[in-house]
Amino acid sequence: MATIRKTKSFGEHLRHLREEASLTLKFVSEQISIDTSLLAKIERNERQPTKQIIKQVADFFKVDEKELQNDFLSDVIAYKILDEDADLSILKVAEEKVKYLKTVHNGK
Amino acid sequence: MATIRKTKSFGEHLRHLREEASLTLKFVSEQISIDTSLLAKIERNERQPTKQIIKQVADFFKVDEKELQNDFLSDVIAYKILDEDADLSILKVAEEKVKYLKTVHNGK
DNA sequence: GCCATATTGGTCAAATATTGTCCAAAAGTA
DNA sequence: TACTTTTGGACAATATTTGACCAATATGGC
Repeated sequence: MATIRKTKSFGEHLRHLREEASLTLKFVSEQISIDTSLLAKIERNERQPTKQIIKQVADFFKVDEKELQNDFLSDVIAYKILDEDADLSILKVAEEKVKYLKTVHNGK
Repeated sequence: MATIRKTKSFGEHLRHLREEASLTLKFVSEQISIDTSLLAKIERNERQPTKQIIKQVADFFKVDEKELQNDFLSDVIAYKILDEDADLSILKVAEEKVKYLKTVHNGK
């Protein structure tokens, strides 16, 4: 069977976008005015992008900003679970909690 | 139908344990040697408990430590999603990523 | 190999966030 | 009122994260 891998890490996703366009770290980092080595680290998941950077990247590559943000957020969650060596069932619990918290202090 | 609410927040859970036992914040906080106001804040989800504190609380109330930790972790995740106003579907993506990351750099 | 360019990696000060303590204010109880 | 419990604010101490800088290491032509 073919391996479907929509689930790249945020950094891998970024790198993919960049390589797809055949651009160098230097070029892209200059376009979005951040340090080259910072962008490299973000691609390697060694630094977390700020919202600002996510926006700039999204604009530059013309991809949906919200989607990129979500991609990053799911990364954060995934790494947290790996870090804590927690069970995947936690995600289900978290889901319940979100629903619960949304109804309790509605919006807020 | 009866409302099942296993999904209290971590703090609410803690408070529940304490009130169930009819103990005051002062008493419990002294037993586990942390500041009363800190414990109060943890119960109100205004401060995050350290692993250390989670352990002490678990010991004190004789509940499973790992379970309490998981309870807290799912809280962290839930609040993050609420904060970012992200879609619940992110959790599914995060799940995929965990599985993916586990196979990629196995263990690490 | 040599040169140019691309990427990685380490260090570090600055910025930012979080913690726990102290104490006062408010709420609850008799 | 007097006493106990809980809440809330302020703040120093601590911890974490960021971004910048620069050196080291790849990579790719030629």
